[in-house]
Amino acid sequence: MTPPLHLSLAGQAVDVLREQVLTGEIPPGSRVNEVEVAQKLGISRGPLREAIRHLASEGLLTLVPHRGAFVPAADSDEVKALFELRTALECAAAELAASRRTDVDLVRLQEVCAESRRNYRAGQPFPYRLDLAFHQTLIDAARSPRIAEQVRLVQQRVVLLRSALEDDPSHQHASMDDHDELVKAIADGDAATASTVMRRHLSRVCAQMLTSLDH
Amino acid sequence: MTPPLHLSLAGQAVDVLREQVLTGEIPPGSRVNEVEVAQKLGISRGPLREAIRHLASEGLLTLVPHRGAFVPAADSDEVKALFELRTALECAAAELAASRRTDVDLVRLQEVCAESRRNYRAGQPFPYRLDLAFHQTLIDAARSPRIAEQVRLVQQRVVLLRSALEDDPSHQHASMDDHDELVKAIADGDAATASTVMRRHLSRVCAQMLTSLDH
DNA sequence: AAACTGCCAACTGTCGACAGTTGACAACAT
DNA sequence: ATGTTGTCAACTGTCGACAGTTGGCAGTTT
Repeated sequence: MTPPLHLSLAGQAVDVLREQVLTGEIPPGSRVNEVEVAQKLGISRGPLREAIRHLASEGLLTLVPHRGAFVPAADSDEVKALFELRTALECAAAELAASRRTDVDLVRLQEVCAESRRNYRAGQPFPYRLDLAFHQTLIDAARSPRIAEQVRLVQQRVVLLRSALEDDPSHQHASMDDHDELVKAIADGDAATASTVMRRHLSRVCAQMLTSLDH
Repeated sequence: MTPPLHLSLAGQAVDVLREQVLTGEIPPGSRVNEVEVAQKLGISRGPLREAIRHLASEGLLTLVPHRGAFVPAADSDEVKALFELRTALECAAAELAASRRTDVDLVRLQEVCAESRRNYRAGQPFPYRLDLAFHQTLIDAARSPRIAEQVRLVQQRVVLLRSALEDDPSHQHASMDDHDELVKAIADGDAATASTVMRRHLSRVCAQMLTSLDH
């Protein structure tokens, strides 16, 4: 389960920085000072620059010439644009999953849903971890490597914007229902329904992010 | 009309290298020697490495640890996977374009189609340039910046794989018909039809690339 | 001849230092 | 007080050099 174990310093720096950006340890809007971070990581500026450029290409940092790298702040228009991309990708993935899923894919999806229910009934909040796991399992079932790759990147960016997201119980419940419905459509091999449900699901999630963004 | 005019050497190197990779000046399968290319461009290895990493993130180069950067060779599975991604993105773009297009978007699309016809009647082959222009205009009409961004990257990768693509006249004609049909659906605001036509269009293009890949 | 071993050249990964640019602050003029 | 200009520190962009790794080749062994 250990993430690939990069040998190069640049690769390690990518992992560390990505973690720090996603967890908010480096807060949105803040600048990344090359010399400072390089010293903190115990490496030189060369590999660090490559790491920064890499994260920028993933959308986790924005580069400003002669100014440095910044963690992009959440923005209403950005959320909408990002969810349009996510919808395009995940709806396609849902369709493909409906026609390509194996039986073990199906079991995995049902297992994630079941664990979510268990967790919810135990009174604990629906952890984002399980939501991510569900979507991950679904795109794996779609068996389209390039689409999967892009979905992962987009979901990462969504996590980045998720900082200011309160956990609304009713929304959690709705999400779990959506997931169940999706699994059913995929089990039936009903691509059209899978796509429709996914679109509705993401539309709801997007709306919730937008409202919780307005405080 | 000058492309952004990068000030940094790394930015310039990206433009030059991208050009050389896409035109096949650096042929698929070949290695990119850092010191050699750096000298040829008159820059140091630092900026060049950043340029190489950038192109790798665009999928135009593949990185092998301690071995260097290679231009990826065309592969049947890769073509299929890439077109699944492209279909997901461009179908979504077609739907959005159908509901968001302005009148000037429509005029631009019709203009590109008309120029294609003119060119075709003049006996000249349907230039890929016009095909690209059509799809570019369409995604601009969709007004979804993040989707547009990804479509551009995917199309670039398609161009890279296009090296061994013979120009089949019947295919050219079919493509132009598809384009006309797409514009009509977008003009009518018919998102469903636009998506369907786009899917059929890309499916045909993909099939043609696959057959011309088998020699 | 085939397989193994040890060496070597070429190249990537990394570092520390220099040069050029930017934004901010202070001094000055109005 | 307000706007302008000059100066400066901090930081990014770039370079040349060193270290570690890789693949191949020659020499050796069976």
